[in-house]
Amino acid sequence: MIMKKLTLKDVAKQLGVSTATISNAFNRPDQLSASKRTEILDACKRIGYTGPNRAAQILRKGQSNIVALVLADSLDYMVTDPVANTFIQGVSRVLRENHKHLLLYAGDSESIIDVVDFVDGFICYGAPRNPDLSVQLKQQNKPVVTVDFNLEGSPAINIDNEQASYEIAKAALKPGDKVAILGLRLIESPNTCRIYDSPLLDAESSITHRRLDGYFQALKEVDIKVESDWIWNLPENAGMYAVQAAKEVLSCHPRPNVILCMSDIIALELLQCALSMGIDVPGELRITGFDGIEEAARTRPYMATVCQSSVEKGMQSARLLLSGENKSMSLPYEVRLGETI
Amino acid sequence: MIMKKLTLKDVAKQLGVSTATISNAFNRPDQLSASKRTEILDACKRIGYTGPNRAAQILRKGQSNIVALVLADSLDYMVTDPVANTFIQGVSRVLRENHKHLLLYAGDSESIIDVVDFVDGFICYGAPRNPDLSVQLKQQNKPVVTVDFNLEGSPAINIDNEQASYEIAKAALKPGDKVAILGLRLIESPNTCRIYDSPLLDAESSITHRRLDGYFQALKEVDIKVESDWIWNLPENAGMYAVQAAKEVLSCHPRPNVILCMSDIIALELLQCALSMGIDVPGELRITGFDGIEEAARTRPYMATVCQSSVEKGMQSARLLLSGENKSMSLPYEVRLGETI
DNA sequence: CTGTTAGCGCTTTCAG
DNA sequence: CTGAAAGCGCTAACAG
Repeated sequence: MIMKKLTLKDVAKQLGVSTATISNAFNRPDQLSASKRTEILDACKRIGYTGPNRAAQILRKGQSNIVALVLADSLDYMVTDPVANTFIQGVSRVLRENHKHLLLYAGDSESIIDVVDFVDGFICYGAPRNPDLSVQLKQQNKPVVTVDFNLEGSPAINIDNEQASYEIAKAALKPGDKVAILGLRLIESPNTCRIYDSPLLDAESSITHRRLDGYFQALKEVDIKVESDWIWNLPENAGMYAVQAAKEVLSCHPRPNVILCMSDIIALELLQCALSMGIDVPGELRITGFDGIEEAARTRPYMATVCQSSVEKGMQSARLLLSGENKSMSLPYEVRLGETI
Repeated sequence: MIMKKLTLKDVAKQLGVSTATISNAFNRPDQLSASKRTEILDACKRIGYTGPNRAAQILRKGQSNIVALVLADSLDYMVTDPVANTFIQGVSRVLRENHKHLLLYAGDSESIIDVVDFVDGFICYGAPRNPDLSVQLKQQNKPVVTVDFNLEGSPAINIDNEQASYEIAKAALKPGDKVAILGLRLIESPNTCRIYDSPLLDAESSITHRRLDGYFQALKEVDIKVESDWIWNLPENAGMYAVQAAKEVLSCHPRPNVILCMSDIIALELLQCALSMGIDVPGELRITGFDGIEEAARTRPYMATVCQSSVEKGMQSARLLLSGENKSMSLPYEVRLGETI
C-alpha cells in the first residue's frame, strides 16, 4: 500500500489540533504538557507520521545537521589514503555523538555554492587543490575549521611539521651521508619528477614545505647539502607515484644511503622496492617516513616515522567546529625511531 | 563588508524583471532569449548573486543532488577498511561525474528519517548492522541500490562469494590438512571467539556465510572436517580483532597447517603474527585471504586471495542508482594464488 | 498551554 | 517570451 506522504498539516487536521502543537510535540517539549505530547507522538506513530519533513526544516530553520568535510583533493585520492581516512574516522566519531551528518566534499570541486546554503559548517582538511574554494570559504559566513593549513579568520588545527621533520631527520643522519628527499606537492606538476628549480607551490602555507624546512635545518647541522635534483616531487600521496619515485631514486649512481620521505605511503613503497632489489635496510639504506600509519608498524624492518594521531585531529576539528569557538590549536606528535634508521 | 545574502526576489527587483525570469535564467535556458539570459547572469555575477538558494530548491524541487551511502556499520569501522574505502572511491568517482554529492551514513544509526526527506537515493553497502534500516529502506520510496546483500524490490550488486571461496580453498587444501577458519560476522558477538554452536547470524543473506559454504564444499571434496571450535568469529573486519584471533589460532596444539581467512585484513595480521613466531609460510602454514586489497600484494610472501574490484563495484552501484533501472548484476572476481599456499 | 498567521526562498503553472 | 500568484512543509512570534 503506497500512500502519499503525510504532512504536519494533515496530521494536525486528523488529530484535531493546530499545526503548532504537532510541531512543538516534535521540537519543543517544553511548549506543551507531557501527557499531550506523548498522546500526539503515539498517534503520529500509529498513523505513520515520522516527524516534520527535513527538507522543509532545513529551509525554515537554516540548519541541516550536515557538516561538509572539504578534502584537499578529489575523493578518489583522499578516501583511500590512510592518513585522510583515519582523519575522517575521527571526524565521524564526533559528528555521530552530536547527531550530525557527514558530507564529503572534493577539494578540486568547482565551488562550494552547491552546498553552502544548507550545510551547517565546513571542516577543511588540507589546502583545497582548487584555490577558489579557499576564497569562497572565506567569503561565506558558515563556520569553518581548517586542518593542516590556515585560512584567515578561521580557527586551525596543526602539528609542528617543521620541528617534527627536524627531529626525525636529525635522528637518521650521520656526517657524510648521501641524502635524497621524496617530497609531496612541493611544485605544481601532475607527475613524479625531481624539483630542480621549478617554482615552489604554496611555499609559505603548505605543510610539506614546513617539512622540507625541518629537513634542511637538520641537514645543515650535520653539514650535508641536498641538491634540487635529489629532491623528488610526488603530486599525490598515492602508491603509484611512490613506486615511480622509489625506482628512480634507487637507480641513481651513486645511490643515496639515506632517503627522507614526506609520508609513510612513500616510505613503505620505497622500503618494499629496496628490499626486492636486495638492498639492506638500514645497513645500506636508511629510510624515514611521516604520519605513523598502521601499516608502517607492520613492516619488517618497521618504519622510522613521525606519528601523529589523525583520529585525534579529526575529533578535535569536529569538536572545534561544533563548539563555535575561534581557538586554533597545535597537536602533539611522536618520533618513532623504528628499525629503518 | 558583510551584507545580507541576496535572494532571487531582491535581484529581480534590482534588475527590474520578474522572479520567474531570474529563476529561468538559472534553471531553464529555453524559457528566455539567450541574450537576455547572459545579460541577467552577468548582472547577477556583478552584484554578487550566486544563484538560487539550495535549501529552497531542495524543498521546492524535492531534489538535492545528495546521495546517501549507507555503510554496513559505524563510519568508525568502515572508513578505514580498505575494502570499504575502495568502494567509496568508486562511488565517489561516478557521483562526481554526475554532479552529485556524497553523504556517508552509518549502518548502526537509529533510522534513516534524518535524511530520507532530502536525499535523492541510497546506496546500501552490506547489510546494515541495525536491521531496522533495511525495513525503513524498503518502506520509503526513494531509489535504493544494495551491494553485497539483497533487499526485496531493489536492484543488487554482488559477486559469487560461494564459488570464489570454493576456488581459493580448493587451491589451498591437500588431503590430511589440519584446517582452521577465521570468519567474519558469523554469529552475534561483540568479541573475537570461536563459534562453537552459537546461533548463526543472518545465515541466508550474509556474504560471509556464503564464503563459509564455499569453504565447506571444498573441504568436503578433500574429505576434511573442520569442527566449530576451529572456526573463529570476528565481529568486525579490523586489525585489532584479527590480531586476537591470529594469536589464539596459532597457539593451538596441534596447530593447523592451513588457515582460511574471510578477509585480507585478517589474513595479513595472521601472516605477520606467524612470521614473528618463526613459523614458515607456506611450509608449515598455508594462508588464504579474501578481497584482494593492495597491501596483500605488498607482503612477503604475498597473499593468496580472491581479488574483487571494489572500485568497480562502487562505480557500478552508483551508475545503477542514477540510471534508475532495476537490474541486479553479478561482478567478476579473480583467484590469485600468491605465495602463501 | 493552544491556535493563527506570516514568511523561509524558490519554482511553476497560467494568463497576458 | 514575460509577470503574477499559489504553494513546497514547516517554524516561531504573537495573541488568546
